[in-house]
Amino acid sequence: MQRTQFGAMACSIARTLDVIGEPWSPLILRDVYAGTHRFEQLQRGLGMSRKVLAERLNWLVEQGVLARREYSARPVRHEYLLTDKGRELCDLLLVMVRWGDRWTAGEAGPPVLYRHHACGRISHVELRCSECEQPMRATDIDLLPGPGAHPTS
Amino acid sequence: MQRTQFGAMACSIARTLDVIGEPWSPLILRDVYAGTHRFEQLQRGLGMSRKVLAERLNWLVEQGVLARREYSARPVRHEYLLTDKGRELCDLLLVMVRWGDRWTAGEAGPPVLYRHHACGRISHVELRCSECEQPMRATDIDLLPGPGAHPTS
DNA sequence: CAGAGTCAGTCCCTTGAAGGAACCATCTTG
DNA sequence: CAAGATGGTTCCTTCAAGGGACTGACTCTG
Repeated sequence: MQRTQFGAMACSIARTLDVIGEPWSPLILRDVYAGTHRFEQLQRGLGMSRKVLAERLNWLVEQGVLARREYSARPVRHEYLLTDKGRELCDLLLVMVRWGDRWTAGEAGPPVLYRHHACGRISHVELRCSECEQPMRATDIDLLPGPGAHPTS
Repeated sequence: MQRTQFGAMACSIARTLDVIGEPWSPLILRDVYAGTHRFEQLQRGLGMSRKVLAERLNWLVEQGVLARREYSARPVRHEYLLTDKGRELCDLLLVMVRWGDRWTAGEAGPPVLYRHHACGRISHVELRCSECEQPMRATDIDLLPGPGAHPTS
């Protein structure tokens, strides 16, 4: 497909996509987050090509989102665990879930519910401003050029 | 490529990916959000194939994320605007930006800064629980089966 | 009023990624 | 020793992305 590499763009969205933008990657992350750590389980659960799964896992390990840990020498067997970088990516999944629940779940309702440890209630994520703690939506902000705006030209 | 369709899966992540998971879609959304509404501008700004751009725009309109509005009859000219559904998707972009800024921006710092209307300060999004308003991370929750869990089997 | 320019696509060809099945290597269990 | 589990790798086919050329309708400029 000779796909355009987004990593070089001066945009954090593009660079994030470079890491988990490829097909299957977010779903792999979801399953690892939910407790599926092994190649075989992931492949069966997702029903995806083993080849592509191997490629994605290598890429995610290379990017520091997952860590490959040996859980058995002889036969050498690895499992895949989330790093801190990967755990923070899962927050992104929560927001995707929220949008999907609101706009695509339909009659049946959300397929999964989320119980917050802190309060024990079924809830969902909300976006707030890190400074004033008021709700922060895409429509509530202005965009300004930042320090890393344009290294070249 | 005969890509697997995620839309049918009983998972809000997969269904969200079905809408904006394809290459370029989030970047198109970003540019429309930032004020680029026309085909030509989008194509030049993104440097992507006109063919793929046309495909993506049609899909996003079909999905109700963008609306095609005629801004000139004769010559018939359309522009692309965010719907409510699309605006809420932009919240997802904010979270992607946050992660990209933290983990991929490097020395140069974030390419774009965000000023919150409510408080006027440069800030970023934080995830909070909709019920108790305390921080809510992927690691702070339990997953439970929801009503739309498994329509078949 | 001819020619250049703008805008929004469409068409066609090439290339390379996803799908899928088969294969392989290593160890364990019966 | 055969069968099974595990974790890949290799190969082939198919189809989507890239990219450039082309179209068609209108406008602007000299």
